[in-house]
Amino acid sequence: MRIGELADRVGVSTRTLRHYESLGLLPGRRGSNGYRVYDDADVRAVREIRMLVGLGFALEETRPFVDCLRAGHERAGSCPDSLAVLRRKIAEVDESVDRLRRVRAELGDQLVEATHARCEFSLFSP
Amino acid sequence: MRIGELADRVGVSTRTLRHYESLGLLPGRRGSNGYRVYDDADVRAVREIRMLVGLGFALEETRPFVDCLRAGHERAGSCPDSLAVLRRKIAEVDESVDRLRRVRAELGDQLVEATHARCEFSLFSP
DNA sequence: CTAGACCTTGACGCCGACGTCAACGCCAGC
DNA sequence: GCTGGCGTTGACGTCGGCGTCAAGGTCTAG
Repeated sequence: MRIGELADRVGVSTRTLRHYESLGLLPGRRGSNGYRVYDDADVRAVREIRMLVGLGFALEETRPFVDCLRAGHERAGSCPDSLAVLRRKIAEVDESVDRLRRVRAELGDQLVEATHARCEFSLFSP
Repeated sequence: MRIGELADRVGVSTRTLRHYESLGLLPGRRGSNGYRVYDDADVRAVREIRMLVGLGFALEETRPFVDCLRAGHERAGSCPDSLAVLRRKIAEVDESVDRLRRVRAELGDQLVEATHARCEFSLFSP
């Protein structure tokens, strides 16, 4: 299949696919006319990338997963490098959640204080 | 005071302060020599900005708070526009936390599945 | 008088993940 | 043969929040 069909099948732009190729995430196979040629393995690779990106992975972080697939493994996350990235990402997400919860608490306090300020203001300056 | 002293007092670079001025967050008052001149109100404004940025606000989102201070209010969050941004930000953070918790769960599943895949692999291909 | 520590404006660089445009090649159907 | 719809490369634009020069002006201490 050519680039337009792959793009349609996974729901991304052709520009995106060319970008992935420029990063080495997709192969640069060409037909006799110079057009890029893709197969079902590439569809899987791009779906894997999009899934991971949707979970907050940077493109570079998806590389071990793509490589794992390309090495013939059934599951992209089953290779050591993928597992390492996966664990690191989980730790990052845990940290982000903790931080955001603290931020949330802080913002809640700010809102309460600001609201109090407005009440007092309205009491003394009606 | 001049820009260097303000920068030192709040712990940011002079470039940052000029950037804030270019956004209209800081005034462009000048002395007779063309140097920027700041006072204690500006120190407060920049501290407010940095606090909010530290909580995840974009610079544009700090504008209502800065304006509120400049309007003479004691608390930067006590003006209607500030309160609106504050509430919106709280909603955003709540959404982010929810989303990240789902992502966290999804990543945990992925890790479990990938680990299983490795175990089976090691069982059948020692 | 001069060094050097401050200040000024202007402009380009960076990061990530592409969007968008230009200018062209290839191929099918009419 | 010509139009239209695919494909190609190259390169610049976007967004945010500044960093980092470069080329100068200003002020103060020695």
